[in-house]
Amino acid sequence: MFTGKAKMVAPERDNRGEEQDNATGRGKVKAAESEDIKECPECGSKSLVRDYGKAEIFCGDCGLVIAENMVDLGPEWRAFDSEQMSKRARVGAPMTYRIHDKGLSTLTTWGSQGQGQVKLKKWQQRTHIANTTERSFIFALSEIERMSSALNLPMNIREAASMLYRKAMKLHLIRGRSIEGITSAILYLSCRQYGVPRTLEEVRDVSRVGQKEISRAYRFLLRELDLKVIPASPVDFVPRFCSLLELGSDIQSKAIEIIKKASERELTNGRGPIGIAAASIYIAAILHGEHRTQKDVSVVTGVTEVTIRNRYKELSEQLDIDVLL
DNA sequence: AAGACGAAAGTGGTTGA
DNA sequence: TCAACAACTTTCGTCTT
Repeated sequence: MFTGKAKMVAPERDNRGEEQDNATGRGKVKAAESEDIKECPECGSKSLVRDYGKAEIFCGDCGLVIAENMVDLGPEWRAFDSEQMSKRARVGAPMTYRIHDKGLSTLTTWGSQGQGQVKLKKWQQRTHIANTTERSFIFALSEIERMSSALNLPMNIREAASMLYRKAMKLHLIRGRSIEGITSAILYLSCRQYGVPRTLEEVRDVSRVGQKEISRAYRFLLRELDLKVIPASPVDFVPRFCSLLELGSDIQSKAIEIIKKASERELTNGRGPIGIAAASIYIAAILHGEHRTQKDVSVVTGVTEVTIRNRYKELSEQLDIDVLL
């Protein structure tokens, strides 16, 4: 159900394990003084969000935490960084994996011959498993990295995603499932936790599996990890959609204002947040004389023109907004 | 001709027996 | 497990600019 809660800006730290808390990008905090920051160093967006309650500033486009008033935990966090992780992994990975594959093939031919080989074979299988999981872990991290950069995600989200994957692996949630599905789901999940949600379609576009599998993996993870993700607010989508439509910050504010009014009047209940965001942006753009067609908005947001129409009809009527051209 | 409109049938996920 | 259900999509014919 979409209950359209207004405020969902910051990551839910409670839901992540302690290890992940280590990875929220504290080492990545870029600027010292917060007030003079005008744009995101990662993606150049000007839609910065200042959350004074949590004393942090982050990018409304990509979610990069630019500054926050928290204690720096020091440089050791880097040891858990994904980049480091794969570098360290080389200790066991590429070398063993080549030797190993050879070893296995020779052994299989022997294995069918006698009992004497059984123990050896078992041992070999065990290391095979160890190496396989390690290998797939490395692959998963590289996939997270690949998709993240395609989606322009900041380091803090990438790290959170890597941590989540590690956690899922410890709990043996990966075995028997496709790595691609799980990693895609984890990315989708991490973006939502950080209040900068990507749509399922956007994740699917950079993933190698279909939408159906991603959402299945997503639901599976939510259940197994007992995570509660607050339903995305339409507001979370506004900065990114607006910048994709090349609409300025005045229109962003207007769209957000419309969304706030709508949710006060409970017009958002049971409706998809993306559709609400799309319609609000559509209306806000017209009100500011910067018309975008329903098609334009539809392409960027991934909701159909029909849905945009329906939402925009409801909103403009119920909120008494005159949308005259 | 492009954009907007809305009816009607189809889809996939959720819910409750 | 299955059927009912709501939101959303697809498709398509029509109206408006």
